[in-house]
Amino acid sequence: MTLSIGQLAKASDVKVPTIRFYEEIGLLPEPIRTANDRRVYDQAAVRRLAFIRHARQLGFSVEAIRNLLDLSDHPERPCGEANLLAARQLGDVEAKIAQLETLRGELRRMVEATCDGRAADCRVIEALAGQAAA
Amino acid sequence: MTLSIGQLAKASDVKVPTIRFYEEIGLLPEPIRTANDRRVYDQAAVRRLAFIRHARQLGFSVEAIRNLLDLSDHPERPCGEANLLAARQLGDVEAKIAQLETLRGELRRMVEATCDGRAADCRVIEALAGQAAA
DNA sequence: CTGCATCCTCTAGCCACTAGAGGATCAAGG
DNA sequence: CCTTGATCCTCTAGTGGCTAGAGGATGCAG
Repeated sequence: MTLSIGQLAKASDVKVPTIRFYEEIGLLPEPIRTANDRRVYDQAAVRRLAFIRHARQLGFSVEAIRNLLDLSDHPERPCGEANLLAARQLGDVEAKIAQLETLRGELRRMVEATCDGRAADCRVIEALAGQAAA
Repeated sequence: MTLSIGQLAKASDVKVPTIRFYEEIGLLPEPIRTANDRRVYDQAAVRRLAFIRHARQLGFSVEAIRNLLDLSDHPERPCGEANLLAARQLGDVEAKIAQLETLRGELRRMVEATCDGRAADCRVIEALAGQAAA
């Protein structure tokens, strides 16, 4: 069962131009073509694209995904690197959450102080204008 | 007390090329120049840049900041828009946090399942390869 | 056989910067 | 006075991860 690029796009929930883009940057191998130059994919492509999509959703960079794919293409290699990448990614995510929670606090204060007056008295603007490093 | 662009950069903790960039996109007004074409800033520029920097740190887009600056430039206008922008930003941040928390859970599972074997058995890769929408 | 969906390539655009080339000018030390 | 090194200027191009659109060829359904 082979698929056109459009079918692959539907099957994997990745847009057609994005698939071509992934091919261009080497995340997806160049597929075979029909006589009329149309790309033809197989189930392996579906799996690989699902892998990429999932990793992207988890916030892995394309570079990290390249490494992970490389690993999964060479199953005989030790997987220490994959563990490392995942741990690093987890650290990044935790840092990002912490940072966003700080921002949330500040934004909440701004929003709670909602005023109905003029910009001159607006707490939101005041909060932003205030000597920053609060 | 006037400042060169480099001094403004230090005073506001915004890099020199970024200041020029903000000028180019109209967030900062074009400053006066010396006879030799060097930009000269005043304290108002420091305040405006602090405003921008703070808002950027809070994740406001340049477009949103443009609106906020516009409001603070016209203090007689009602500040409903500022409230709206802040509320929207808060919503965005909260959504982002929720999403990242989901990712964190998944990454934690991946990291906890660390294996010492080969990539073939690696849980990290398995977790990413698995039929995505877990 | 007609018409519209899908495919192809290619270029350009998005956001918010960052980096570097290539050159002019300034301030301090010898 | 002269040199050295920091800073300034403009301009172009690159980053990441796509997205949009032009302009044209092909496939498939009614």
